[in-house]
Amino acid sequence: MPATMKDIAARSGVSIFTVSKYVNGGHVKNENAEKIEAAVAELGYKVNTTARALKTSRSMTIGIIMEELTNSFYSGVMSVVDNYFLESGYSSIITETKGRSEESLRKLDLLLSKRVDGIICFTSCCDLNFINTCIGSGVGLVVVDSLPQGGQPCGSCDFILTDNVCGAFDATRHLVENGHHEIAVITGDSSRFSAGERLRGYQECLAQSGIPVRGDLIFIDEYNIDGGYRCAQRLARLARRPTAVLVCNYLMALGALVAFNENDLRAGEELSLIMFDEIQANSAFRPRLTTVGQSLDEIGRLAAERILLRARGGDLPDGIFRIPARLIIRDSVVRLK
Amino acid sequence: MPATMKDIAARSGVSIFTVSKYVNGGHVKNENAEKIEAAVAELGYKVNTTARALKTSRSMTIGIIMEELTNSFYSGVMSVVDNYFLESGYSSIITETKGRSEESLRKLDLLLSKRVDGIICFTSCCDLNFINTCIGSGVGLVVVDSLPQGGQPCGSCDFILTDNVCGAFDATRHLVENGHHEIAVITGDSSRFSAGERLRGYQECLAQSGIPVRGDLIFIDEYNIDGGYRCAQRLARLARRPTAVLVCNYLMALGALVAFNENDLRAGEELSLIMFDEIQANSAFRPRLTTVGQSLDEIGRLAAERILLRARGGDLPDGIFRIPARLIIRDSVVRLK
DNA sequence: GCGAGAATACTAAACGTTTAGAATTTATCC
DNA sequence: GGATAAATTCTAAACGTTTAGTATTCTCGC
Repeated sequence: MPATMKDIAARSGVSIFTVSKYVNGGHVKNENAEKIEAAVAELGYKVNTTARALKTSRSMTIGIIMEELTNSFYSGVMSVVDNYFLESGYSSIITETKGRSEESLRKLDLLLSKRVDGIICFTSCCDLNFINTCIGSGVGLVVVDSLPQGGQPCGSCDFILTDNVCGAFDATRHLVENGHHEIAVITGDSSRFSAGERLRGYQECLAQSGIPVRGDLIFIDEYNIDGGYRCAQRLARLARRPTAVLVCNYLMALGALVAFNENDLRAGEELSLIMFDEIQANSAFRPRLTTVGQSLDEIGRLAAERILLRARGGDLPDGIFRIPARLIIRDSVVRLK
Repeated sequence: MPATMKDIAARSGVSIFTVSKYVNGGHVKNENAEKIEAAVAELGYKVNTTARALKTSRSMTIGIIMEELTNSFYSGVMSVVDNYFLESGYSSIITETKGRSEESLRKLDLLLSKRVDGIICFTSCCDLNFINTCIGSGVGLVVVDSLPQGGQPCGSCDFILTDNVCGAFDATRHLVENGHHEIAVITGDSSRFSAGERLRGYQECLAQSGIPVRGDLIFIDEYNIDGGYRCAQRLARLARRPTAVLVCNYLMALGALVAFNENDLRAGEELSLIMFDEIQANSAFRPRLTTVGQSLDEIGRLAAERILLRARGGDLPDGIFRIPARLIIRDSVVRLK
């Protein structure tokens, strides 16, 4: 139904070739350019990118696999990515896995069938099987927020991560500098890449500060609201309560806050608190929450750049990029003594 | 590079036709089915949906235009939609407008070029120009969370909205029933469809309760965090302060909470508060925030259903769907006297 | 073993582009 | 004006499917 190049060619009295050249920004005789332009306007012609994709075998589309569409860190990064894509004429097919790994393979299959030119995967738990399937199919891959368990990747893909160890280290140091010695940590289990790294940063800082690591202050559960809630419940009921807590994920933090409220434990006052991730609500809490912010802009820019490089055929070596985290000091850490 | 039907045909000794039939679920001789199946597995064949789309002129793709990718209401609905799509073999191209209307036309153009089979638009401000361009191009449209200003739509599209008037009415009534008579409202300007409706529900409830509407208690600003912040600042400095406030958008609510905190006005205690939208943080605040929740599931299901009906060629009449809102009572409304 | 009808498979032409390779027009210079 | 080079355009064959229209094979009853 919509007009094709053939229609434009017929209407303007030139060949399809000339139309194609003009539409793609090539130089044609002024006279012809005008006639084509007129025909395009008249018939409301829009290039059929499907046909173009078939012929050029480039879909100009990047597949996005996201653990949770509603995760505000991921959607924040994606917002930046989308912007870069538009400028470059790319667009993105987004699909969600809800964290189920069979789902991620199914979605991957779908995307490969759609002949995407590359894939960006947003997940905190990276499945080696997934990565290999991806690489095996020859499509470029950028993984945000994860590294595969056990061993470096071995194909053409990039990993973009916040420097979680430093981020957690700095946060913990901030607590120590404010006189805290009994510091708890709430984080996800080791399948979550960032969870493990953040735990490590916490431990390293304590070690370096000469503070013994108390096992009963390390709370590990699912990397979501419920997990945070459960950890905080356990923490609140501890006989020898810590004076501060580092929560390694914003969802866990939300859950933890619920539990602290239920236990009448005033987070940010009685119990100093630092959480990971800058979310819109952070300043709305009372006291305002000190957080470890990840740089959405930098991560997004880099993810977009790398996947576009790969999509355009660059045969790049693996890359692991660490983006610094930034401690945003607000009011939820009290100075002890 | 990847295997094509031709390769499969050659390898299994049948014609492309037979391969196509088999791949599409048609019945072929057992013997052939086996040979094809083997070849498919061996060569890792995946149907090229680009070629299929070209031939069938159905891309099996729905374009999504979203005001903000990070808006948790929209992404929550989208998550539901994505699920329906997968089951039906569809997928979605998501792009963001950041609320700029020239941007929405640009994105629309991109999507039409990609030959999407339909468009879902998530926005609280619906541009009639946009709708008409959409309809003019013959592609189905579903608009979530908005109705065009001035006049019903006049083409093949659906509008799915929360019943904002009732939602705001119920919330206001809940305040009145708890003894509040001085009730403020914070909302967006009239370009935001839901903002106006929610204001109306508030006003209707007051009128019906015999409470005079005080103009100085109606705060209108941008439908975002900053707007909410500014409104709340003005509210907090009022000589004759209200005892309760209805905030008509979750972003405005977050901004308002910041301002209330800065003014040492304890929201949910000194100032009862009801906000629109169920966000993950709602229960994490202290006190837990009473909210007007929109039904992501129902909205998402309906949006997906309608756009798929349209995509599959159904020539449906316009539809306006109102999904009931639900008041979720928590602790941020105190009983007066 | 044959013919009819059903079941299955084949051939070839599209879908709307891009792009080699060949052909034409235009510009340049003596 | 004619020869040459440069600029522009044309023709036609792909890209990987789907699908009419047609041909082949199979199944039966007799």
